[in-house]
Amino acid sequence: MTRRLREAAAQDLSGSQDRQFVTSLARGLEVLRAFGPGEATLGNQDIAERTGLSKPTISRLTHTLLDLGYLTYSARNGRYQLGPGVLALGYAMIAGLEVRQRARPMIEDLAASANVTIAIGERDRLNVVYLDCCRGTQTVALSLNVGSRIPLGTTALGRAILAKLPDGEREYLLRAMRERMPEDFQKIERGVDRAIRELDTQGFCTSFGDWREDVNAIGVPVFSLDGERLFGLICGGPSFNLSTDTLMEDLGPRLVKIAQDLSAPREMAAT
Amino acid sequence: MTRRLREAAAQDLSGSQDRQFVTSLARGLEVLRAFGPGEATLGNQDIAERTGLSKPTISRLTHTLLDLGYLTYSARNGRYQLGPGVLALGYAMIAGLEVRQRARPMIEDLAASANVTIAIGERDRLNVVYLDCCRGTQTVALSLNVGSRIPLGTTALGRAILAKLPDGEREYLLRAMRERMPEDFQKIERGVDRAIRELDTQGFCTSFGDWREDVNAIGVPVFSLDGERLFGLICGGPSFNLSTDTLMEDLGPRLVKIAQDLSAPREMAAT
DNA sequence: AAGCATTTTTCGCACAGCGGAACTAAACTC
DNA sequence: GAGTTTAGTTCCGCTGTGCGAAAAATGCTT
Repeated sequence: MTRRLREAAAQDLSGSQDRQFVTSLARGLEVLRAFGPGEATLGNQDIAERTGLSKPTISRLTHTLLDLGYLTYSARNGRYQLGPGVLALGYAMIAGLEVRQRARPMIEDLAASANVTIAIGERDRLNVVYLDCCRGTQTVALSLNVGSRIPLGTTALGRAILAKLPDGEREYLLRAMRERMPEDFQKIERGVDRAIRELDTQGFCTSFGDWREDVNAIGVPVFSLDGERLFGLICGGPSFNLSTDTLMEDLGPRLVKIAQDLSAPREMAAT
Repeated sequence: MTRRLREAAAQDLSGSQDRQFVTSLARGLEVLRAFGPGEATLGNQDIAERTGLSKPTISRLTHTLLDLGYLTYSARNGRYQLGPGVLALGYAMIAGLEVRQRARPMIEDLAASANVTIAIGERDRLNVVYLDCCRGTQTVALSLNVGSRIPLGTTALGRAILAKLPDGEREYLLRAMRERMPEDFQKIERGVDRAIRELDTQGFCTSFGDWREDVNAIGVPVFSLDGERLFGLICGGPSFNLSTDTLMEDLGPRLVKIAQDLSAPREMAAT
């Protein structure tokens, strides 16, 4: 039973039967996670279905989360929504992220000067979460998508990250993707292999229409100052006004430059 | 032991010894909450101090949270940071918040036309969390403060919310504030009493320099469509360019109008 | 290199929390 | 408005999980 949840929950390397692992915490967070996009309100029943946990368990978890302000409840329809506590945590996360502050001016600059979208992301399980995002034209930065998730395997952002992950971790994640979306796996694996080569040869990787037909993007990896955290930085836009040529010739090198300025110095070439 | 945490954690009405309450979940979330503003990175030790939990417990909780992607770990200095999972949750929360979508155009409009700051917030324990925020001049909406917390007792946002809470809940919260910040309590209580009167007579409440010396703001309550969720909507700015007169005469009525348009119809006057 | 301080892991035990089943409440049907 | 379905809560015995004291490991200082 624990098995089931761990598989669903932990995409990371993890000794499967940790004595360290606090199951009820994981379950509670899984409940919060059930509130995905387009699933704004859920009843206990819905949550039970999505998480595979028994009704009494869900009942207790929602009770607890409600009590703590991470869920709100509407007696009208017996459904829960994510509460303000969750948002406060999200803010604390982003406010403490030094790379974001450092990157801000650079990405604003590039986004405006080239009229493209620039974004920074970090891996979360099999997705990438936007940490910051800057759009060229749309002066009203709706910033709606800070925190939103995109797939890891088909986007430039995800590929830049996957490519620079330790081999073991990448393989683990690819296996997980194969299990979960066997139909897309061919495409994903080829894309990642290509990304690795591209990063070696030209410093950035590409996703031209691989995520969405009409979106072109290039990505680069960025390492945190302590060298232990890996982010992706992308530059992209709709294909009708952002050609692959522009990306390859003009924006690619500029993005690589930014990534270098942001990243911790990785390794000095010996001697 | 449970007691201790409950007191610290649950500001809400809550039967003290619920069998429904899942302690380890609450503790785990308390760990995440320890990462406040200006506390971006914490070691197990720091967390133990802030939460009052024993070190082994923290160890297991951080292990679990790390595993699930809600924390990141730097082996370099043995410290944790909030991870991307947390941000993804925050986004899910805000994306599912219908009042925010409905409010957006109205607050943008007012913020721009009067060059003031407009914000929507919801209570979280003894704070108010910004759900959305629009600033007049600063075209670059840094949106940094969606998710940030401000005090409940001294701000216009907090007062608008407190004033419209059921009496029991308000009293509970005031008691909690008295315990936690006895020195400010006089000011808080007077402010809330005044807010209640102001809302009755003029439809909006005020905080002129009560939160920060040089900030003036007025606030109104907003009810969610199902009538079960209470938000605050404020209009404010630095006192040097936003006079109390402008707020009282011009912006007050406009804010009240917006709140009416946003709120669910509360009660029909009988007959 | 030894000593000190801090952090992590171990271990046995108590009890927290799990799930099946029964119970209650509410919504829908006709 | 009684019957049927569906959703949520309560009960309860059992299991396994998460707790804290103390040991072990790690890192830092002198």
